[in-house]
This record gives sequence, structure tokens and C-alpha cells, in this order.
Amino acid sequence: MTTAIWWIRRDLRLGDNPALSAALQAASHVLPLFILDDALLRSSRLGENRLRFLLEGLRQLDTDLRQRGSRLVVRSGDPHAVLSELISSEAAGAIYAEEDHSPHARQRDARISASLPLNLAGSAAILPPGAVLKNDGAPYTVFTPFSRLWLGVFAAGGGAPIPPPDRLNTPESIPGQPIPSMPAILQSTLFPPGEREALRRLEAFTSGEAAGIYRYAQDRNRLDLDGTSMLSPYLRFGMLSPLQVARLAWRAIQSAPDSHARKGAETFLNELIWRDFYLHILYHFPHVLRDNFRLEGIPWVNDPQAFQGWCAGHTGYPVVDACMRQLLGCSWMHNRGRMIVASFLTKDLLIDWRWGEKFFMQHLLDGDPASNNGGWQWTAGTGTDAAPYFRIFNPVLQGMKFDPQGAFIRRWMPELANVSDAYIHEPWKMPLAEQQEAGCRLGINYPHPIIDHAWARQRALEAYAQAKTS
DNA sequence: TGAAATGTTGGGGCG
DNA sequence: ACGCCCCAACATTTC
Repeated sequence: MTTAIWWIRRDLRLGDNPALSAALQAASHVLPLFILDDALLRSSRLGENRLRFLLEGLRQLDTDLRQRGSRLVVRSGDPHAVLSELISSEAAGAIYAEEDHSPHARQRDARISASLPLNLAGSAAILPPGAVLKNDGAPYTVFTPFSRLWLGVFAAGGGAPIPPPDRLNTPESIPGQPIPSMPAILQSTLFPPGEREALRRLEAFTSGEAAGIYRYAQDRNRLDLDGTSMLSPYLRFGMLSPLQVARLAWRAIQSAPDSHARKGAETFLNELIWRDFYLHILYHFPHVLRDNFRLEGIPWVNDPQAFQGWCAGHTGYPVVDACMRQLLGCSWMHNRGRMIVASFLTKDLLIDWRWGEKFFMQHLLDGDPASNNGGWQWTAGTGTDAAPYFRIFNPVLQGMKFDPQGAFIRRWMPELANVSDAYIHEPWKMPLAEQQEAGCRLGINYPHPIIDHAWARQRALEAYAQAKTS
């Protein structure tokens, strides 16, 4: 009997899992292990809701494993200590794990590899960092050429997904600990954790001629429609194989019924490429977690009270507030909303993008350092291939464009529920009579805008003019 | 994966 | 009929 450890990190799935597959080939017995790393659990960037999503995902994985004659072993502590103890107590020959390209994970894995037989197989990205480089071997810092080459590399390497194993032999009586329970903070779970649910959503999004992926190009920016895949939390924890999602998107492009549908599938695949782009950026430029990628010396105002207003959804701009309430209410925010609130924080309020980045990490189920950092630096105009400094969203126009009837605003802002279409995006213009009729008195039921956008825009342009290209 | 400011054009009102 | 003005509507430039 030989034993291999399948060390699960952010690949909570049995299907299309190269690390699990390698472990099964290497040994007669496989020990599925998840380590609750003290260092990660103590991080101020780990929100309770994401932790709970992870723990419940582990419970789901354990259920799936038990149906295959196995079970999940959970241990807390320092990964190196846990692994070396298990290697000797179980006489395990090797450890197999999916590669995690984030700086913290690379450091941890390098330390472990130095003394333990750690084998990395598969990647949290679709194409691993290093697979998409410029001719001179340098990493891309502009998205469009990156995506062109990415598509070429991806198309060349086809292949079918690895089926989930029928059975895992797992050694008996390995001491583990029960998966911790956390009370649910939110009443509704928009995102039931687990691979089964993830596959169900993927199937619904990509199969059939009426699939959402074919409407993605036209609907994805609409806050008031379900135009996105809502797969991000599952991709974040590898409850879905990102490679498998990309394969299905690719297939949808090939079999699209018309050019409009093809455009939808292409746009969706493009978003997956953005995900890879930012994973690669973080791999090649880990300092972006602390520093601006390209601008230096923006004179941030960093008003804590304004920040509190933004966090709570009390800015007085309905679309901004509705998006923040959506984040607080379901630990997820529409991508269009993320851009709107990020632009408002960095450009209107002139608050350092790091404040918003951290807040997002604390609240998003899909919070991932690479994509989150990339998105924030993009909006702040400090990142790779970033929005230019002068691109400043007007929260009123964004609301009118992407929530035309205000349905999204009314869903998240009960105090605005009876405000008419004419004023739903700028309630401060409401005459007193209508305020009373709508039960929404400015300054009482809903705040006046905490800042005047036209003025704030001017201020932002002046502030960014002081920044230096670095 | 913006928005505002500025420029241009052309129809209609009017003396 | 003609010129002038006003101002949408659209295009271009600028931030």
C-alpha cells in the first residue's frame, strides 16, 4: 500500500482536477487534506462570509468524497508542520497540489518543497503564468495583445476534462478535526457552495441556444438583469475548473447560432482571459499588492467619514448606494457596480484604492487578491492597461444607462422604492411635494449627496495632474 | 469597460 | 426671398 496526500487549497472539486488525478496515479491510497492555515485565518482581509463559504464548501466536498469511499481530513495549523507530521505518521510518499500563483502561496510552497515531496499539478489559472509571454520573454502589461496570444495558446492545447474519480481509497483512521461551523450572517444564500451547484450553474449558463452566455454581450452590464454567469465564487475556490469553463465558452463560440450569440460567448471568454491576465500580473509583479503599478504621488484625501459613508451605502448617489447594499446583502457585487463604486471612491472621494480593495476583500465571496487588486488599480488609473486618469464615471449617467428604470436601485434601497423614475437617479432634485408623496425626505430618509460630482470631477483631474508617471 | 467641452451643421422662426 | 439668430443634433476634441 502506498499513500499520497492530495493537498486541497483552492481546488475544492473532484472533476477536472489534475492534482487529484496525479495523486491517484501515483499511489494506491489518496488522503484528501485541507489545512486551516492559522496565518490565513488571522488575516484581516478574510471576510467571515467568504470563510463560511469555504467551510461549507469543504463540507460539501466531504459529502462528495464520502460517496466515493473516502472523506476529507481537516487539520489546523502551520501547513509545513501538518504535512510533515502526516507524511511520517501515514508513511505517505508524496504530496500533490494545484499550483497557486499568489505571492503568499508561492512562498509557502517553496518553503515546503525544500524539505517535503510536494508536487504541483494544474493551475488556478487557465493558462499558467509563463505560458503567455512576449517574444523577448517579458510579461505583457497590456491586455489586448495578451489576450491575442492567450487565445492562440489556448486554441492549440485542446483536450477533454478529466472525469471525477469513481472511487478514492483513503487510509482508515487518520485523525482529523470536524469542519468548523459558522453561523450564517446573511439570511439568503445566493451562492450555495459546492461543486455540484457550480456545475449546475455552468450547465445552465452555457448549454442550449437560449443559454445566458449568448446574451452576455448585451446584458452583462445591466444591473437590473441577471446577465452575468455568477460563477465567480465557485471559480475563486476551484469548485469549478476554470479550464473547463473556458473549454465550454470556446465550444459555445464555435456552435453559436448567429453572430450576436457568438459575440456573447466571446465576451464571456474575454472576461476569463482578464482573470488570467491579473493572475499573471500578480505573479510577475507581486509588488502591485502594495504599490501603484504606474502612477505615483496622487494626493489622496482619505476622509474616514466619507469612507464610512461609502462602505454603508450612504453616499446620496442611488446607484452607488444600491451597489454597496448589494455587496453587504449578498457578499457579491455586479461587475458594473464594482467599477461604479470604485470610481466613486477613488475619483469622487479621492480615497486611496487600497482602502476599497481591502473592504472588497472583507466582503466578497469571490475576493481574490489578483482580480481584486487588478480591478481596483484599473479603476484608479494606477494599474497595468488601466483606465486613463481622466476616465471618471458619472454616477447619475451610469445609473440611467445600466439601470434605466431604477429597478435595481429600488430592490436594494427601500427608502427610494416610491421615488418616481424621473428622480430615481438624482433624488436631490425632487421637489418637496414629491418627497413627501414618495415618503422620502432628503436629509431624513435618504441623505443629500456627500459630494457634488461636477466639483469632485474637477478636483480629481487636478489631483491626478499632480501624480507622476513611474 | 467615460464624460464634458467645444465645434459643426442644418432646419425653422422671424423681421 | 433673404439673412440672421437660435438651438437641437451630431461630431470632434479634450480632460
